[in-house]
Amino acid sequence: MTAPRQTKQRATVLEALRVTPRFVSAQELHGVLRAGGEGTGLTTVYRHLQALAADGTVDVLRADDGESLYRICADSGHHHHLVCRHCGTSVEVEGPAVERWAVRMAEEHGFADVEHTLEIFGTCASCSRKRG
Amino acid sequence: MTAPRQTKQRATVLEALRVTPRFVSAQELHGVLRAGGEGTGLTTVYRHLQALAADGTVDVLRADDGESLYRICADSGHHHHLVCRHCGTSVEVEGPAVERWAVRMAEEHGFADVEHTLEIFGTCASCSRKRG
DNA sequence: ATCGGTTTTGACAACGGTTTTCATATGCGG
DNA sequence: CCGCATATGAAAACCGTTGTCAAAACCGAT
Ligand SMILES: [Zn+2]
Ligand SMILES: [Zn+2]
Ligand SMILES: [Zn+2]
Ligand SMILES: [Zn+2]
Repeated sequence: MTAPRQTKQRATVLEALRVTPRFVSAQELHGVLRAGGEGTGLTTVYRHLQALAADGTVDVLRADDGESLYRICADSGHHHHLVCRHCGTSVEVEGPAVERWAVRMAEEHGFADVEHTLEIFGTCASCSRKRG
Repeated sequence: MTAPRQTKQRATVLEALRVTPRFVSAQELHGVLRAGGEGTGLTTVYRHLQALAADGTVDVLRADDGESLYRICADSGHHHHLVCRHCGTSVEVEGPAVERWAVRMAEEHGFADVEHTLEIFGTCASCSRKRG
């Protein structure tokens, strides 16, 4: 459990995520880095995203097509997302009542080690305008 | 929009789903059919599951590893699931308050065409016992 | 029952996102 | 500055899923 090395690639991936206020795929991020002149390999991008997700630095969600999307959120605590299915723009939302409901459902049916996934997908105002 | 033909394979897949009270993957279902002496092809299993999911006959959810899992539910209306991550056993649950919350969040942020995904994962009583 | 068209089937190949491999490069403690 | 454990990345493997296409099966019409 030694601290990760401070490499150019790690800094580059983190910076790209911090500058991107929406959910992006590993491949998209890789493309952006390539375009920016950084020769970061796709494998390395995947590895960093995976590590960042594991330690909770980034949130992950699965798009309809199965692709994993990543984002650094302002709120480091437990929360959910309202995500635009067209551009990936997302809003962090909390629902204390939902959290309690999930726990109660689990208890009522004897389930342990409970977790839940909850995402709201829609078309954001900006994309609604562009699409009429 | 003609009715699908009544083939042996279609009946077999439907029957297998009806007899299985838990979420199963296409490959698992295919294995069961093979073991049962039915020579149903994997491609065909995928096609039927896809069609059944499209018309709402079966519910679909994505496991952590990205695999799609299918199940025929008793409740044909909108509902969510409490799923055992070990054996796939699931309970159908409803949360009217959650539905309203999701709609309200979307409205507050100007999102249209809203949908949501919500699943609760845990270890069911039976699996808890087996695992101490 | 038979025929003919349309649909369905299934072995196989292709696809696409992700992970593994492994030889090389590099951060970093001593 | 050395030594070495870790990080990198091109290429290959992986794996669930979808596309291909010739052969088989369904079904309405004859
Ligand atoms: Zn948008
Ligand atoms: Zn929650
Ligand atoms: Zn269980
Ligand atoms: Zn709902």
